[in-house]
Amino acid sequence: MRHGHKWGNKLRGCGFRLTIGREAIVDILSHTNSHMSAEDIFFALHADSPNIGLTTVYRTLELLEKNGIVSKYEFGHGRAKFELTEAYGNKPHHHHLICRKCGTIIDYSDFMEDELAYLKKTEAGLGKKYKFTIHQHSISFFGICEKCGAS
Amino acid sequence: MRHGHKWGNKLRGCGFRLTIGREAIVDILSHTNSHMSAEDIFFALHADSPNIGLTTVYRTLELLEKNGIVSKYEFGHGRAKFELTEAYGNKPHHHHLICRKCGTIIDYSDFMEDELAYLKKTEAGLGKKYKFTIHQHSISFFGICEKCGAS
DNA sequence: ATTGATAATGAAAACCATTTTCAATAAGGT
DNA sequence: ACCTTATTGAAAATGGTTTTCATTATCAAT
Ligand SMILES: [Mn+2]
Ligand SMILES: [Mn+2]
Ligand SMILES: [Zn+2]
Ligand SMILES: [Zn+2]
Repeated sequence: MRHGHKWGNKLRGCGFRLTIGREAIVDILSHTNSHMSAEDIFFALHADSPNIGLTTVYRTLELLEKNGIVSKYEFGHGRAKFELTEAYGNKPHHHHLICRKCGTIIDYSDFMEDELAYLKKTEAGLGKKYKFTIHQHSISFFGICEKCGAS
Repeated sequence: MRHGHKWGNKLRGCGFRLTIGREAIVDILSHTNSHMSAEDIFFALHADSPNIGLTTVYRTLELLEKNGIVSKYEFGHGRAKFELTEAYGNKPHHHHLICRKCGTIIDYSDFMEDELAYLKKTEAGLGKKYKFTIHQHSISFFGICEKCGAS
């Protein structure tokens, strides 16, 4: 449907327009469970919307990120990866395991209770000591995935 | 001194040669307490070693990283930053607070006991559940530093 | 010390993800 | 439908990093 999307309302509320391209891009993101690069999205888009340029994909992702609709990750394999945020997608709060060999990214939501306890204490302490206003945290583990074999 | 460096022995042991450039670069890194980009190092180098090219800086940093002598960080401000690792530098295990406005990076080593406890449990659990061999972790907090003012 | 195999280097060019430019187009309030 | 202006696509520019390649330096063997 053209109206009624939470993300659409958010953009509208900020004075941005709801365009075909933006809808198509959010649609791609909300129907995948992988982390896509701008180019990934551009190609996925080409099947149904061959007229949307890569430039628009980049611009849209930037807009969506600035409005808290997508998260941008730079895991170090050259290109940035994107996924809908918890608030606008369906994936719960999670972090990542990144394979150094094949680049596979595994989402995990385990031990979140422990994380919460640890973060709550740490963020409070750091914020106070360094007079730093923490907006978000990033926790990632790097190593070798099952398929690539341990070593 | 030309010989006797731990990092030099490490490289030697792996069949690499000890060159003027590599020494100068490690020297820069071991005499700073900030996180330097390849270009930062290149310019810092130019005072005493104006004949070392930026290409060599990049190549050396890659070599040092692959041998566990420096850590490479991509905090998302365009250029990668480097610092000596705990094993080869003098900075203890730490993580970072990154200001979204000015890019300032604050090292912190607080609450490491809590972190250790949290990580030990989490890494063990994740490794087992996802058959993933964890080599390293990354924990970072993003927000606004004192100078840039909270908002 | 000299030699020789080859690892390392600098300069310039290539690379490549992302950004900028700019004229054309489309969104949406009227 | 109309008008204002946000948005778009294509092409060019950007900028950090990598590659190429001919020259130089390291270091083990002599
Ligand atoms: Mn994810
Ligand atoms: Mn640091
Ligand atoms: Zn893998
Ligand atoms: Zn700041």
